[in-house]
Amino acid sequence: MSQRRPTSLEVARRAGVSRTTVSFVLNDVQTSKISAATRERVLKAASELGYVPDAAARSLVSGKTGTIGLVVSRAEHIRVDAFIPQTIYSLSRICMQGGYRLLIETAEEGGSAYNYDQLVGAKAIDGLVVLNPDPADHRLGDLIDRGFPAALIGAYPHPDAAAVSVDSASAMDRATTHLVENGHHRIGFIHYRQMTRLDEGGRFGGYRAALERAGLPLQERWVRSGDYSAASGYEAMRSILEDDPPDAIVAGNDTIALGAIAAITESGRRIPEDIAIVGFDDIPQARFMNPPLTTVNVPAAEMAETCGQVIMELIRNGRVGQPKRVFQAELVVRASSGAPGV
Amino acid sequence: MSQRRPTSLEVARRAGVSRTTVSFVLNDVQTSKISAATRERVLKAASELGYVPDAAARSLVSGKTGTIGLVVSRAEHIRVDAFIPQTIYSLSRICMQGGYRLLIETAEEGGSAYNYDQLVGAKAIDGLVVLNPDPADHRLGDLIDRGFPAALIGAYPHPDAAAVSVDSASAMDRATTHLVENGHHRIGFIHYRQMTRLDEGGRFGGYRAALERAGLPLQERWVRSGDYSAASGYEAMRSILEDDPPDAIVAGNDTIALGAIAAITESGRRIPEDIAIVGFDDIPQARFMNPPLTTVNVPAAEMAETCGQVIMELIRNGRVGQPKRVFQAELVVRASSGAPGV
DNA sequence: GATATCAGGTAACGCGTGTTACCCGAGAGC
DNA sequence: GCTCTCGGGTAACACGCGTTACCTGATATC
Repeated sequence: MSQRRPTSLEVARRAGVSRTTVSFVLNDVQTSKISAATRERVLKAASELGYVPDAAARSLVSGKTGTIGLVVSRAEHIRVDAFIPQTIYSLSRICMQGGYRLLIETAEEGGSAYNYDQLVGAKAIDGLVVLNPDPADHRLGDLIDRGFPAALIGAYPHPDAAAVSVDSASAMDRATTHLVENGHHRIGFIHYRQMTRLDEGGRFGGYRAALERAGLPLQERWVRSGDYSAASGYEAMRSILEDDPPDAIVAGNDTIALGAIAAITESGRRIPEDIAIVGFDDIPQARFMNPPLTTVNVPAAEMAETCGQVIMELIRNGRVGQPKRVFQAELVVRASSGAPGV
Repeated sequence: MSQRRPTSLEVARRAGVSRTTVSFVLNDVQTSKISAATRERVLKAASELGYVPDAAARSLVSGKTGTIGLVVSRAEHIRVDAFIPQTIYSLSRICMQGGYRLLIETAEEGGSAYNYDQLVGAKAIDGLVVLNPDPADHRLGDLIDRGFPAALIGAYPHPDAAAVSVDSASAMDRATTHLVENGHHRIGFIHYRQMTRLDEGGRFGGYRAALERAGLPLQERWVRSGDYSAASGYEAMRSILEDDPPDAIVAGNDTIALGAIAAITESGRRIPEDIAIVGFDDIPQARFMNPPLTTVNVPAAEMAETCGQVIMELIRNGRVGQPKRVFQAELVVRASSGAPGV
C-alpha cells in the first residue's frame, strides 16, 4: 500500500482555493456563499484526485462516526435461527441507505456479559442496535439511562428503551387455538430454548393461554425445551413419543418443528393424521417441508427496517416519536396442522 | 448523552504525570522505561476514570483502525443460503479474538458494482474480506494490485489474491458418482443460480465430469437453474417432471434440494425409489429432511476462520505465507440417495 | 462622500492521540 | 572534579478535517 491518499489540502491547491472552501463545497455548507464557478473547480479537482475524506479525521472533529453498532446476542444459533440473518441483512440495507455503516459484534449465550464500554467509550459508533437483548443485562439499561442512542430488537424490561418486538404470545395463542379448532385436545409444546420467566409473556404464554381458554390441561409430560436446532427438536420429540404421545405439537420455531417432524415420521406415525404440528417463524423452507408446515409468519424484515429507522432518528434527534413498536405475526395454515381442505 | 468521556490528559493529571507517560503505559511501549510505581498509578487512574482511548483520534495518528471490512455479495440470499450466516458468525468471532472489529457491507446481485473506494479511501478499514466475490468485479482486482490487504472467500481470477475456497468440483463429482454407483444412469441437475462460465470449474463441472467418466450423456432437458431458494428448486423440479423425468437429481445446494423434494413428493413419486436426490452444503436441517438428505458437507466455519487469520496476517505483515487455500468437502450419505443400508 | 451590506473567500484553532526529540538528575568511570 | 551514561520523564509536533471568526473589495444606501 505505497499509495498515498490525497488530502483536502491537495484538492484545495489543485483548485486554487483554500482548504476551507473545499470543505464548504464538499459538505454543502449552506451558510457560506461559494460562487458556482469555484464550486465546480473544487468538485472537479476532488473527483480527478479521487479524494475521499478521511473517516477518522472527520469523526474526530465532528464527533460523529457514521457507524451504527449491531450487537448480536446468542449468535452461535445463527445457522439454525432464521431471524438473525434476515435482521442483519435488512438492517444493513437500511443503514447503508441512510448513510450509516454497520459494525457487527457477536456475543454467545452464557458468555461473559457484553461490554458496551469498549464500543461506546471509544466513540466508535453513533448508536447501537441490540438483537435479542438479554433481559438481565443491566449494562444495556445503564447505557440507555445515560441517554446513548440504542434500539432493541426483542423484549427488554426498560421503560425508556426504544424497541421493536413481535406479539408472539397472541400469535402462538392463535396457532394453538387453530389446532384446538381442528379437533386436537392433547397438545404438546417444544420450546426453542430453555424456558425462562419471560417466556410466560411470549410463545409459551400464548400456548398456555389458548389451552386455558379451551379448558384443556397443560400436561408437563408433553412439554420440552430445545436449543433452536432441528437436532434438539428431534430429540425432544423422541422423548415425548416414548410414552402416551399427544395428538398435536406446538413447536417454538420452525427448525424445532422440522426435527420433530423427522422424529414423528421415523416412528412410523403420519402427519397430520396421527400427530399434527405447527411451527413459528415461517422460514422460507417451511412451505416445502414434508408435509408443508403450518406456522406463524414473523415480519422480520419489516421489524429490522423499522428498527433501523428508529436508531437513525434517535441519533439525529436524540429522541424518537414512538419508541415501542409491536408487530403482529400472522398464522399461515398449511398441511401439517390437518386443517381440512389444505 | 451529556456524559463527557475522560481524555488521556485527565488520566495524566490524576496520576500526576504527563500525557506521554500515560500513552506509554497504556500502549505498553517497550522502548521507554517507566518505573513500576508510575505504571501502577497510571493504570489505577485510567481504570478509576473508566478511560477508553478515542478510536478516531487513535486511528488518525496511527493510521490503523482496528476494523476489518466484510463485503457480502449476493446478500439478498442470506435467508436461504446457509453459507453467508455461518461465515459472518465465524469471521466475527475470529476477528474479535484478534482484536479487530467487523464492519459489514451488503451488496445485492446485479446491483451497481460495489464501490470499495468509500471504505478504503476513507481509511475506514485496515483490511477487507469479500464473500462471494464477483469474478467480473475488476475494482476488486485493482484494489489487490494496489496492495491493499484483502482476503476472498470464493473463487476469484487473480494470481495474487489471497483466497479460501472449496473444491466443489471434485466434491460434486463424488456426489454424482455416488448416484451412478447406486444404479442411477439418468441424472439431472438443478443449479442454485444462473449458470456462468465459471460454473464449469465448480459444482456443475463436477457433475459433468462424473457423467463423462461414467459414459453417461448430459441431457439438457434435465438441467435447470434456480436462485438459491427452495421455491426455485420446487419450480425447476416441477418443470423437469413434466416430461420423461430422470431417476436421480443432483441439486446445487440443499435448499434447492428441499424444494425439489417437495415437488417430487407432491407428484406422487417416492424418494429415493422413484427419484434419488443429493444436495450440497449439508445445512443443519439436511439430516432432518424427509427423507434425510445425502449431501456434501462444506467446512464453512473452518473456511471463515482461516480467512480471518489470513486477513489479519496480511494486515500485520503485508503478506501471507500461503495465499490460496482450498478446502475439501465431504460426501455425507443419507437416505435420499438410495444407497443400501442407509 | 461616507457608511453599511454582502458576496467570496481565508487564517487559524481544536478534536485526542502516538511518537520523536529532548531534558534533567544521579550515579559511574577516570 | 569532570564528563558519560542512563533511568525516568516531558514538550511539542503531526495526523486530516470542520468550523469560527475575520478579511477584502465591490456595490447599495442615505
